[in-house]
Amino acid sequence: MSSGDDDQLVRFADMLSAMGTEPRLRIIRRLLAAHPNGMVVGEIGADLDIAPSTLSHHLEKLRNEGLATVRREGAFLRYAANHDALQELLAFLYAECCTRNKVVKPETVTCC
Amino acid sequence: MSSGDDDQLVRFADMLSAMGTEPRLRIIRRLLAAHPNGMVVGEIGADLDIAPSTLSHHLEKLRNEGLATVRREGAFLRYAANHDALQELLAFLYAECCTRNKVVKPETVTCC
DNA sequence: TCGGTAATTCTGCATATATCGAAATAGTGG
DNA sequence: CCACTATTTCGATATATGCAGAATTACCGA
Repeated sequence: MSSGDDDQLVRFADMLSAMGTEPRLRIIRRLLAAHPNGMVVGEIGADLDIAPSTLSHHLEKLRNEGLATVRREGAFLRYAANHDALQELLAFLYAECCTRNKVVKPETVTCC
Repeated sequence: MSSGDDDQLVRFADMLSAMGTEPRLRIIRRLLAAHPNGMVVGEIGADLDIAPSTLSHHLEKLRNEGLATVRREGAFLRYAANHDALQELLAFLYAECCTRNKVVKPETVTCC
């Protein structure tokens, strides 16, 4: 169980790292704003002015860390923010940050 | 104001990045568990088994991004998690993640 | 099947980060 | 002032990341 906790911690660290870059945080924010419809890659790129290959790498990272999901829509790929992953991450942060201080119970965090 | 928003976003990205590494997330978690007393550097290092110079770099990063504070205590340096910064970050994430979906109001986030 | 558009993968480069031993600095107690 | 401990800074290396032009693959409509 200790190693399970470790795995979780590493996973959350990876998620935080994936969000910890200006372009990617901007992408996530944009996807959240467009939720639940999501956005097509070209639309994101045009909106945030990111070169296609660069954008592709960023989206790949977000996908890999489970922060975004894709589905093909004909010639387009539509990306959406992943709900569940974000909720897990926020719940983790709240648990670590709040439960131990007994300020707010994580149960009140029913979000996303 | 748009550039102010940008600055904020960049700042949050930096904070997320600072947490987005296994050793540092572990450090933060440890500091939160020890809150509000904080911990002395050597104590953290012994606890998490991190080489002094490596640890020093990680702590510097956490300090720089405002996630941790230090104060000298004789020969020791005592680090503590920074409350306000973490709360700001969580509030930001909740705002982005929740307000736009109108699932939970960020006002309910009165944590840390 | 062909031409056009969408998106990714390949390639290369520049920069940033993680790591840690060794040396330097800050502080304490005798 | 000196020996001792705590922590940081220095130096060096390995690895990861960000970026973007060019080539490639995937899909659509005709």
